[in-house]
Amino acid sequence: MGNASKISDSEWEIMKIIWKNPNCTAQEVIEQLKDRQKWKPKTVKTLISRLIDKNIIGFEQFGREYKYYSLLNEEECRKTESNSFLHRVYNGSVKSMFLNFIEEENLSKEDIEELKSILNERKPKL
Amino acid sequence: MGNASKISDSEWEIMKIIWKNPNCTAQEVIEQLKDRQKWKPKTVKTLISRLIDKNIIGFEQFGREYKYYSLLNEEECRKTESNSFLHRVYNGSVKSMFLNFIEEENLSKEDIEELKSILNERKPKL
DNA sequence: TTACATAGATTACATATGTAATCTATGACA
DNA sequence: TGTCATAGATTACATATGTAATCTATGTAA
Repeated sequence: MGNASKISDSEWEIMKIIWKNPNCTAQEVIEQLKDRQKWKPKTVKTLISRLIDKNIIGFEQFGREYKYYSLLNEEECRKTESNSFLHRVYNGSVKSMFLNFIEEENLSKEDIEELKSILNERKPKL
Repeated sequence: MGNASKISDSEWEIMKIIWKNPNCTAQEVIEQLKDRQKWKPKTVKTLISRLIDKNIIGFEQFGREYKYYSLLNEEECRKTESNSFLHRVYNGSVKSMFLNFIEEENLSKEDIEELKSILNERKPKL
């Protein structure tokens, strides 16, 4: 914690697998990624190594394999990344960012209703 | 157009100035950034050069100064960046991304009302 | 027991990015 | 008209990132 290493685009792909499958092996990560990415197994291993160097994941050894787990909470990483994005692209204006997404993205009728109800329950910060 | 060069974090800072002040000089960019960034003037010039190399901005010469203007629409760049972010961090789920922001960010009562009315007018894609 | 497949460690290498400094030409001032 | 400040061009250099291949040790199958 307190460690502010940046997670790169490729590393995010790895992290999503590890968050979803805590204590998975490199093989499992490679397997999970097979359909989403064109990476060679060696590439995945490199990315895993870098995440270890950055203290973003840790591992426990079983025989000659490692089982990897995240040292950082997924929600926290999302928040950090979201804030960075918000300020970089929208100067920190959640409203204009939302506007953009609401206009552009595919939202089902149900999604829209749900978002409205979330907004209804949301207490404004004073 | 069609050019998919990535705009880096630092370059975004420059672009925001140029979008807001079309046909500005390097000096003006430097001036505008003075309070937001600790960059030396030379650094700003380097970033401007890179944006030219990437075909993201163009310029017209006046005497021995250039006046810079964006070749890409701000909205388009925001959309591109937003989509990349959305998929990288939220697996493409606008809803869960919104949830995160609604819970975390400072939204005034007025902001919330406005967002609700935007959602009300938004027609769902079928 | 020995060879081999495989795990992780180390090395590789090009491009991107952050952050400037130096070089070169020229418009403006003395 | 010569000098100099300054504009953009070029060069610099460390770290990050994408994308792997090679090295080294070892569990397992024959």
